[in-house]
Amino acid sequence: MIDKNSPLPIYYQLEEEIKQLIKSEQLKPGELLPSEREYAEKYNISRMTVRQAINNLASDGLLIRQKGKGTFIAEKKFEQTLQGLTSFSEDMKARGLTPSSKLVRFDVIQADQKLAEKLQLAEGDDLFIIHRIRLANESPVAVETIYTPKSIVGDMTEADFTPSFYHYMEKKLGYSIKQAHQEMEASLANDFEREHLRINEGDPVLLMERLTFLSNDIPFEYVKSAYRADRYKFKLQMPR
Amino acid sequence: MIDKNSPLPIYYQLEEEIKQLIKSEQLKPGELLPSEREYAEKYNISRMTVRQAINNLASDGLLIRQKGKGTFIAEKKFEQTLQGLTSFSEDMKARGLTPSSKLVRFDVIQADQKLAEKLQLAEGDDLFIIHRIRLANESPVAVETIYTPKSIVGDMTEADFTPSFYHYMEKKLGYSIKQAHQEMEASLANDFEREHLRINEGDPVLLMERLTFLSNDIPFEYVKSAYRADRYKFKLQMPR
DNA sequence: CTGATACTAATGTATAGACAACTATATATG
DNA sequence: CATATATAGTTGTCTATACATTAGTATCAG
Repeated sequence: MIDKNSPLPIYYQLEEEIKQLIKSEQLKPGELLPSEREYAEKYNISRMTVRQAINNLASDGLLIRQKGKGTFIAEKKFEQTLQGLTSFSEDMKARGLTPSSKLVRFDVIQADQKLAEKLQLAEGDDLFIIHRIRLANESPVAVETIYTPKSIVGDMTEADFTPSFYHYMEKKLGYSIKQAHQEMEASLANDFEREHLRINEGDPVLLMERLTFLSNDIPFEYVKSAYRADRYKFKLQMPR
Repeated sequence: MIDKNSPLPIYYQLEEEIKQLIKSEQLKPGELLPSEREYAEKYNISRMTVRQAINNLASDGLLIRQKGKGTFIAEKKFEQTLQGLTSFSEDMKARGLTPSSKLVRFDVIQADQKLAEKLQLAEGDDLFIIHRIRLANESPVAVETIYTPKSIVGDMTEADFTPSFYHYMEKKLGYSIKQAHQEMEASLANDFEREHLRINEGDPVLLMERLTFLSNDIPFEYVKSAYRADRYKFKLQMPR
């Protein structure tokens, strides 16, 4: 398990081992992790080295330390999945609804100045534009336009990003999504939104704009969405 | 600076000192922090203790460690200050605007069923209601209603929560704010909002609802706000 | 039975030291 | 002059140890 001659730091190897045990459910949420001393003796390493591994996992939220009691595997809460960046389909599933979508447009276009700047590309670079109506339980909730560089996603067909573009990025292409900058504001629906969301003139919408980054801090997605105000409320958990 | 007889851990005291130096701009972004050995010798403490302080600040993003070179003060990005839970006044300052407010109502009321449930109180318990118009550079941006239990904040006067209720909670009462559950949606302004925000019938507003928790997971604040859609955009950074 | 006390085991804090890995600079060598 | 080479200084990793603090349990006294 732990190889003292490995170039990888011991604390890192231990982190990976514990992560693996949690992932494979040999350690389940709520259960007690072996104590620091046990790990130190088992692998014949210093307790401080064990602490370094456990502290890292605790600050990642995977473990919960309790003085005098021990270290426990964290519960993966429902809120925890809602917390943080989610795609439309993940979001809807978390709310107990069935997501689907109706594709309006799927093309390759050339980046204009604004899109090139947002996505850190040169003007004229190839972009996919994915324009779709988002439904929950067959009823329209949002219109969404995604711009994503062809240089990152390569050749892509409609089947690839249906139902979830994030799923394709992560599971099929193996990218790791790190974080997003998101903006939200209220507005009145324009003609296009009104038509596709089946709402009336003067009805409000929640506008969302998001720039999403891979783990190497390269932006791979710029999305603009408009949500029906009467059917969608954005919920999040924020730490201080 | 460092008091070895203080009940506060040494590493924590050092963290606070470095934070203070950054805040007061005696250490500016990009500058080199004194080395670990320097701190250890200066205060006659162990280098490992210094490391604990510096590591904590580095994982908070305040410092950036570079092997072989040293530890540097991080650039404070605009987004970094916006990340996480902020009060209206903090939010506006981060945008370079001057926040102020006009108090509309400040009373003690009795919790109804809904408020009691949200704030984990009994029906009829005393609550402060703080109702104010929020201005940025003298111009109205939002109307805000805060409900907070008298049992937590005790006696409170208008001066206490002006300009910032969070500042009073944290700096004066010594509470630690942990996190909030927040919801955002779009709507049309009602009569009251239109009057105070000086907007017209049919104009949209961004509605925000927030339940804020102390470090012991007790809710201390329930806020409802309505922001002028043309003057306010909610920005946040979200990790995956 | 109840309550105080002692004990055990866990994490938290802190020390002193060693060597590794990396960066930058100064110095010697061709 | 250009290129190795040494050197100093930094953070990174790791050890072994000590005592503090907290939680839970066991034990004993009343």
